[in-house]
Amino acid sequence: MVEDVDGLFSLAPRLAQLGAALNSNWLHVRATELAGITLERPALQILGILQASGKPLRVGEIATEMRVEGPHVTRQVHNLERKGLVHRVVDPDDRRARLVELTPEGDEVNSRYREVVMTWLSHAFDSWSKQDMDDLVRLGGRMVDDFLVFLQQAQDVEREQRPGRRGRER
Amino acid sequence: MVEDVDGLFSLAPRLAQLGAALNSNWLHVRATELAGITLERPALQILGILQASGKPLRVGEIATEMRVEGPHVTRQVHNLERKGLVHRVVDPDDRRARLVELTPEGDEVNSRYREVVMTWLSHAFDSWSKQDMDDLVRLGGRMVDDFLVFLQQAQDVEREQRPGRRGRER
DNA sequence: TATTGTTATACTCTATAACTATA
DNA sequence: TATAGTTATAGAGTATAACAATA
Repeated sequence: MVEDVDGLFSLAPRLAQLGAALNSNWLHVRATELAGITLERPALQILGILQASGKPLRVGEIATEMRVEGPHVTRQVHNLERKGLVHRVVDPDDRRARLVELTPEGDEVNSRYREVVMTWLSHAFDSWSKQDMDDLVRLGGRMVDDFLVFLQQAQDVEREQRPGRRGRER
Repeated sequence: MVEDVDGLFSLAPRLAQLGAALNSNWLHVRATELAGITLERPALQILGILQASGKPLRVGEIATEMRVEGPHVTRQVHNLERKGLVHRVVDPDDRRARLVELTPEGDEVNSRYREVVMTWLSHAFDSWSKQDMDDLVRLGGRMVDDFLVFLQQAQDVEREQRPGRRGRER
């Protein structure tokens, strides 16, 4: 166990608060407005995941990344497809699977959104020195990694202990 | 603007990922299960806010803290009241307002939940040195503060620019 | 006349169950 | 017989509008 439990106890609720703020309605409404986009939050998240990965992804891969169940992704992808922001192709390696691919329009839309958010962030952290920002990026990145690894292991353990869910991601 | 824009660009999506994980269904289901609680996520969030504040709060104050609209809080508080975890009293200073107060049971329930989450966190950050954890707490805390201040200002600016919402928090 | 909170309603987000098509 | 995805349905999460009570 980590030594500095008190520090952790003080940081945790504030990170939760940050997480809530990052997922808040206001932020999404304002950012889409500024970027001239009409799109639900999870749809935009899917575009972001596809852009970050740099290659087409399976529906299941997107669901795992988002930590949601498959059907939710299916529905969002349908909306995105109707708007011409992604298209789906059958995976040549496994014809049960579908690969979801960004269209040029989808790529462009996500870049506009990203631009708005990044501009906000660079203003919010206006006063930070390069040193502090470097340290934050390093430690914050490690924190995210360690937490996500822990979570993954906890989920794997649960899956082993509870049969009857036959491998579906939870 | 901050100098180290690249660092920020790399950290931001990972923080969003962390935020999504912290708000994920799996985490909530598992934590409530372990704590022996049956309660929706926003309800638990309200208990946490009340416990952290250490005093009864108005419905409006809770809504602002959660960054949601008032009616949502009203509904959650009703559920909590039915379960005996909070009770509402008329604010003696302003009889329009209601103060929401933790009951001993509510306090106890939130402590159990908190215990589960904190145990997880201390395992997830097992390998961290005291120095690194101190730095993370310091820089991470400052990051949260700066971001929330920025957000608040942005919201205030918007409220000034858009009449017709007559002061209701947005 | 403005503000606090509530009620009613509707939209968004996400899960579970049942299914299909491959494997 | 198991896995990838889809369709259908339901529940959780949250917002907007209209209202009541108090200031």
